[in-house]
Amino acid sequence: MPELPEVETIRRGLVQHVLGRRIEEITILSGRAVRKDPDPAVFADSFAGRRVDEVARRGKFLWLAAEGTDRLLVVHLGMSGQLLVHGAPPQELPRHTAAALRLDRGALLFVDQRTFGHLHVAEPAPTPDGLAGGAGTARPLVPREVLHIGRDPLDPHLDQAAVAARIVRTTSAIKRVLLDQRYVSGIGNIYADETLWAARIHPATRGSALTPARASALVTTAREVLARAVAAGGTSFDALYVNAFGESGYFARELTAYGRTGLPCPRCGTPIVREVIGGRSTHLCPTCQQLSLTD
DNA sequence: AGCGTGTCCTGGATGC
DNA sequence: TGCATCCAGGACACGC
Repeated sequence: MPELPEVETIRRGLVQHVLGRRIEEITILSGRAVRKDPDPAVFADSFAGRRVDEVARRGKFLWLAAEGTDRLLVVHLGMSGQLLVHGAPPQELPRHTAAALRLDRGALLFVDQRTFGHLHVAEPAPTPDGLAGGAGTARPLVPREVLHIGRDPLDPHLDQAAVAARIVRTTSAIKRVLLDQRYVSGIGNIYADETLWAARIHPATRGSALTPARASALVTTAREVLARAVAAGGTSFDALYVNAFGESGYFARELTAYGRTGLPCPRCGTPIVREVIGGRSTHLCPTCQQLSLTD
């Protein structure tokens, strides 16, 4: 499931093989993948014949900027989307290929088994703080549909004190807060569980039960977990997440809580338990992450 | 306004 | 064994 570390790993692959390339042709193979822009001509009119000059990301949203147009080609991978670079246009497209970009050298395929991902042609919107929009871009712009999500924990312009202040004002479970992209973006179910385990906070703890200092420390912990996962190339459980070159990431072996129901907590040995919190499968150590009466 | 739930989708896992 | 149902998850539309 692509979360920030997986999307960032893919972004870095695209910087190597798509940045500077000219988009010759865009072929849409799945109408659902472009449900926000159902007309394929919108893609062609905006990007065909143009050279990619930025590959940017905020949270789990990825976008390409191209010379000669303000419009941005947004990609969200949903839960099974892949962006795969090919040195040459492939003879046969992989199953579930939703879109194909033929480049002046090679090709970029958008493949998506569970079809939660999408491509979208977005208008740029200025960032409210006037600072760079995200990783991989120096421009103070983001796609309009990205405007409402927060900066992610790896973004140097994240206003961490403001995020902490906001966290302590909500009565929602902290697990839900971490998954809510409006606070900080980029965290999904895997890294929410990993972050809360690392911070020793029970996922059902209300935001309002934390002090601003503890909420801020939680964001710092998220940053550390995400950075380690980026360094490992992301988490691959199966073939659903691979980088732009089709390779797996190695963070699965470093997971401490997520998906480890019944296995010993790496810190204290207590078996990890699974609960449903905020409607999501949640993994935690019942010894290290206790819910106090005031939580 | 803020909070909580339901929905989209596919294929692997589980249950009878 | 085979069929049916369940479950996973990100983002957002709803409803209270």
